Amino acid sequence: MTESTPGRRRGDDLEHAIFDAALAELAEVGYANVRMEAVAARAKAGKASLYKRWPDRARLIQAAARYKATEVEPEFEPSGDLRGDLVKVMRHIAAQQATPFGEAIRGWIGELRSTPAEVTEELRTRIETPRIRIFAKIYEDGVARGTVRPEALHPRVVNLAPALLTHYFLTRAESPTDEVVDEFLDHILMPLISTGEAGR
Amino acid sequence: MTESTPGRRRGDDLEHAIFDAALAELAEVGYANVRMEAVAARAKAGKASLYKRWPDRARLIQAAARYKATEVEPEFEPSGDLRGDLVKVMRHIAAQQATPFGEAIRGWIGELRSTPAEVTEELRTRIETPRIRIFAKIYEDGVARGTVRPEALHPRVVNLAPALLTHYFLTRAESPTDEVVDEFLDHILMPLISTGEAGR
DNA sequence: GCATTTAGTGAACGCAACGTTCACTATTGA
DNA sequence: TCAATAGTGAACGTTGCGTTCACTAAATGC
Repeated sequence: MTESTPGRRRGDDLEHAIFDAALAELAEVGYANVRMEAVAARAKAGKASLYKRWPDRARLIQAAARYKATEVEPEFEPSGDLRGDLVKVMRHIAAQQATPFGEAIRGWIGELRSTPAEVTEELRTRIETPRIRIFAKIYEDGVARGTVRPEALHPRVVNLAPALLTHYFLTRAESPTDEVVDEFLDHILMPLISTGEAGR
Repeated sequence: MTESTPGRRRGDDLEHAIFDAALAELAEVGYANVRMEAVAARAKAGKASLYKRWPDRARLIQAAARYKATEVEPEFEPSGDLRGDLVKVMRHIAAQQATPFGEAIRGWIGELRSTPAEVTEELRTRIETPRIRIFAKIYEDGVARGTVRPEALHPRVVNLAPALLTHYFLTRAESPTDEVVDEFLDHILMPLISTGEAGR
């Protein structure tokens, strides 16, 4: 037994507790209103422990989001049902936005201008790149099956679906509903990428 | 003569000076770092004068952006050259993003969660709606000429161009270059909306 | 053209959150 | 068992917010 009643946690144990607290705050009050004191209190930790690990609020939240990100993001294998696959992945992304994770991204946007470029880059490669990879996979599979036009493999096109979802989420306070995802698919994505062949 | 050496400005005269100062700060330090003291100092005004007019920073910046917005946004008349018109309007929007105005939008995003819904709505109708109207006009004109597919008139499609530009601007720290605009057009917009007829 | 009202100034204030420091304490492992 | 390591919690100085107030310049009215 080394857990259960943590008289005083240290190391990763404590760190994870802080992350969880940060994410909970993020969900409750939104990025702009996350206070370090509140995170510390919620995690039952000293403020000094936070500042020992991360230089400021932005970095703490970034780290928390990253922590959450690594434990999510499963591999995805295209099924051959083009539209079905897209629905699945897009809904997954939409759902992810309606979490602390989404709030973290919103905050990141607001501070982009005053944030070190490395943070920006890191977040981009953590969040954007994996998503793009999934869509690339789906489209490549579709091209091989003849359901997707080869032009869909252009980076701007591959990035289109995540861009639509992200834009929607950022400019409203909520992530796209299933209906909105359907509209994106039926009026934009499918007409653009599909060859017209049924697939499956 | 009622201007020139403003011993002490009041009314609109002062208000405009404050707006200009706010926009200048916005451009220089970015939304997150605009300080009321700095705006006041820059406008050579008392801080009390700011708070007499607007309850907080968010509202001041919102007002300043609105002030700037009303003096821009010309009417646009489609020329019949579909791609040419789109290039023109999209570059105009991109250019607008690379100003204090764009920074204001970035800030607005960051605070969406903790901002009164009315502010959100107001900004949306001020910024999003006029843009959508321009694209709707262009597409309607194109449909009439047979260069644009009627499906392009669906709201999600009409909103696509501004969404691409905004998404790009928000997730990088800079607005799309002419090359990026070209890519949006050639790989996404034109293939999606065009009938294939030359136009003109 | 003088007196009154209105509007802006600038300094001071209390407050909240930041980020830091320090004396103290619990945990670890040698 | 004891030294080294890591976390606690309270206190502190700082910054920016939003407010207040005594003072002053401009506008208005008589």
